[in-house]
Amino acid sequence: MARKVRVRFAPSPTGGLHLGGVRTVLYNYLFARRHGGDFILRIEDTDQSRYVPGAEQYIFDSLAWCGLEPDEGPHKGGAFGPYRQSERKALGIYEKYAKQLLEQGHAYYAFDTPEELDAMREKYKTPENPSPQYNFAIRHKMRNSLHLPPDETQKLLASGTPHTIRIKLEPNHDVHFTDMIRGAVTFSTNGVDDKVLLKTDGMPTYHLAVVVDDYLMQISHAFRGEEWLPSAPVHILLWTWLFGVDKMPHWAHLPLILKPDGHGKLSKRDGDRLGFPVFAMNWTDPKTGETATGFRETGFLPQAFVNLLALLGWNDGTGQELFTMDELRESFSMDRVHKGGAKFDYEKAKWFNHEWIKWLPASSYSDLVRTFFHEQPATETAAERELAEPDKEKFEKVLDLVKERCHLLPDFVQQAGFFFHRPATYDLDSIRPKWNEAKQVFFAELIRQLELGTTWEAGPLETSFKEMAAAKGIKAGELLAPLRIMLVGGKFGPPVFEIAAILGREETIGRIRHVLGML
RNA sequence: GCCGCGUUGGUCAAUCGGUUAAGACGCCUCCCUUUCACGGAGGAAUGAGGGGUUCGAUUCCCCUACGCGGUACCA
Repeated sequence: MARKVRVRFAPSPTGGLHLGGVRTVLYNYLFARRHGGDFILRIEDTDQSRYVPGAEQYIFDSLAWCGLEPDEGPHKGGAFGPYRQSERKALGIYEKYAKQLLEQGHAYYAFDTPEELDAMREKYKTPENPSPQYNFAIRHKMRNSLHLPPDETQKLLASGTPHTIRIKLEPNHDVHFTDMIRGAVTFSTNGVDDKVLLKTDGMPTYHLAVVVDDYLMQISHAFRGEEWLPSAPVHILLWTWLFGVDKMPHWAHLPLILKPDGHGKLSKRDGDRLGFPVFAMNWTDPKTGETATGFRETGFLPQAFVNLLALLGWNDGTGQELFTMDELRESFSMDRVHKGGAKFDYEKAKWFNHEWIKWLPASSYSDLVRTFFHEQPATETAAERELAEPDKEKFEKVLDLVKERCHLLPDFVQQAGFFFHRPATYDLDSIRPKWNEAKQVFFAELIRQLELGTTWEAGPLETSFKEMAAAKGIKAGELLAPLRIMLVGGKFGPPVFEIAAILGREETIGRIRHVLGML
């Protein structure tokens, strides 16, 4: 019987969560949901020096925003806690397994100081081998329990000499494993060094912690970025020695998300440089005070963000690009994830957002849009206030009317702002060249007619406007442009009579009169 | 340097030996629209190079080139 699917996302709380991280979460989450499994969040805070306060909370918030909340985790609890590795370390969990490895002869004590390690790398560095490794070839030249006399080792340990525990890799041994995305993969132990398993401070390194915790938390599938592929043999070996490969999770190494230009992994810096967000939400580094903008604050809908991330390295083979979370849960499969990395394309990302804005009813994101409407001109009269603070229904009606013009949520400010306050500027230069006495008279009469009219709807408004133009012998087209600029301020926006209909009689007349006075 | 993983238009990509090599983004043209968009119809643009295997290779194998990742008491 197949065991229950359990997957985990295991970030270290060192900063904001970027695109690649969220996508890893997403693939984990989708896989879990697809197979009726559990999605676990585990915090890998084993590096004290890189710990950033607030980063953990930021991760929770980001996942919540994306709708990718874990079933188990530090805040959620669960039967396999604690879910922070620092807390697990305090329980002696990792030390126990490090000792087991020591007894099995698969690990050893190493007393080398950081300075000694540097010296070693310097000493053995050659043009052919620019980065010498602490491995079978040189470990017998270092200070470790492998070649120190047993009593010397005991003495060092007894005196509390700082030490690490390293894995002992035998040379010329091929490690094979299957990757769900790449198929059969082979590494020779010759290429990897004797990784530190337990650090001087007693904390495990990633290598030990990931294996121990995946075992203890009964993880069935381990998905992580491609950058982990080279150290996979260490993890496989640890699994075989500690728990047996039959209990080992299935592996999948996800392709990287690359810079849009040039090459290499996408980083926060690329976003700054090229002008697009890289993090899920705004992230302010507590040390430098520097803020990196997030997709949320840039005006992305979480649905669009998830959608575009899902398609960055995966597709269902049908050509479909727009997916709801439910559809993704239904069709996602790891074997359709690509092997090669994908360059991030911000234009395409905005297209996804545009599609989602058009697709969803404004009511589902009007509250979000409101948050972008903060900086409005001061309102004075009661009428202005009423205009500036539309009720929910009117607000959403306006958003639905203009949404096809908006790629990002803040675009609504530009596209719909004139519904809620008079334009700050008018594109009079587009009117003046063709402005004349006849038009002046037309609009003056238009005002009178609008004041008398009984109905106030787009259709009748347009009909009477055109009839009036015909009666005056003026082409409607010559009058439409000025009218639009009077109401909107510029040459953009929905059909002008629909705007007038929403603006209302009083405001429409007011704006015409206002601009008329300027001409 | 070494080890590993990759390589279809500018970008995301379909294809699981036989296709006029899909589709999407972006770009260009036209239509619709007396604005801006949406929408619609077109267009330019792709198998890194070289060897094999095969009746037939984008597809399978090898080599080369290129890219990326790793080579930490970081994850």
